[in-house]
Amino acid sequence: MGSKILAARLLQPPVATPSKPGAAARPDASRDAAGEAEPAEAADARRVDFGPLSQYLGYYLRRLHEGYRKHFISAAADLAVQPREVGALFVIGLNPGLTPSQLSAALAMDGAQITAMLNMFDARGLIERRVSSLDARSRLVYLTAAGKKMLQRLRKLVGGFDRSFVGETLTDAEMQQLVALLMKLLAGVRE
Amino acid sequence: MGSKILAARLLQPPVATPSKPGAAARPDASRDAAGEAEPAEAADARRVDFGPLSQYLGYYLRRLHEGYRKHFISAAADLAVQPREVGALFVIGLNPGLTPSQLSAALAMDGAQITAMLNMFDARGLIERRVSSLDARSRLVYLTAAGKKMLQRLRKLVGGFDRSFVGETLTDAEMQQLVALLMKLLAGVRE
DNA sequence: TATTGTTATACTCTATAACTATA
DNA sequence: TATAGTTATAGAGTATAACAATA
Repeated sequence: MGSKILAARLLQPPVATPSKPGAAARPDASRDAAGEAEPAEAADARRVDFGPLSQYLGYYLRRLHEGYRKHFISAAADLAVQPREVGALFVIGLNPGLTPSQLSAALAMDGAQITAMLNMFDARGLIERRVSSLDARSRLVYLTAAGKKMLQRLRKLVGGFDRSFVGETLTDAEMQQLVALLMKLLAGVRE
Repeated sequence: MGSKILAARLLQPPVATPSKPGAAARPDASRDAAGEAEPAEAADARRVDFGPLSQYLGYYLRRLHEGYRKHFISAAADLAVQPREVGALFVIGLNPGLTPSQLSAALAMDGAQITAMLNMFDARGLIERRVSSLDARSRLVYLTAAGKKMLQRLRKLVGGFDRSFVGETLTDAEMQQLVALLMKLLAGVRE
């Protein structure tokens, strides 16, 4: 479709106060009744009303989650890793000998996802799985030397990443506040 | 895999201060060297170290986005709608006569997604597309009577939804603060 | 030639069910 | 029989390329 310029002009984040710029109050009812509205060409002059949704968490979580993922993937292009894989490598590196079950719980990914990811790490030579001596059903997961090297590179990348994502939009204090609120919410939320 | 109880015991949200409970300091190095770690059975006694990741936005955005989606889908089970579809219906209802291109920009979904969603709404009788009288390539999207009825039902559902997701975890003030920060971040973030 | 909407296709993330090998 | 890990498969969400109709 490729209407990037249009997208930039349209109300990017929904306005908190729908009808602030008094001049352009939308004549909803009349347009609704008439049945025929502005043409596409008038688009960039038009503001989109998000109504009550502008106050809701879901919209922001979706947009920001996606934006964060994309930003991360492009920032880590040379390492070819994705955000959740970085999380997994950190957890594996910091907690050697975790089982896939434990990784599943810690990372909030189900068993099948963990296996698929571990298979991929394995194929890239980043981890190894050893059979537990205490329960032959269990596997213990460790970083290989290559995995540890990768983790070191990720540490550097990840160090300034949130700042590079946030840019100048939030101050350090606001970022900390945001993380604190998200952390508190995640800790208490009913799944 | 089904280790729900285990999951609840494992460090649910990553701790901000990795080694707070001084007693159970993990002997990382020795275990790493030995190569053999605790068995799976010792899992619930074990805390997982997330390291620097506990401070990063990405983890929280992923977890909370998923949690929100699931909560919403179960809450809206009888209406059979998903969060982003609700957003779309609100935007269509509040801005009658938008084109798919405009919806694409407003909802941050590409053209193919918009078409697929509109096809689905169409099949359910919720919207109609009219050819623009000014540009025969453009379609103008409107809610049908059934679509408007659906929107009214969604209004009620959505009214208390964030509160039901957040539960008692955050106060009203904290929720407002969180939304304000997310809004500010989304407005300023580089894509 | 460029643009709107559409279709077809693919890739990622997530989830479920079935299988194996141990217990 | 129950559990840990695995495999296969399917479903959403997102993205790309190609196409038809129109400009």
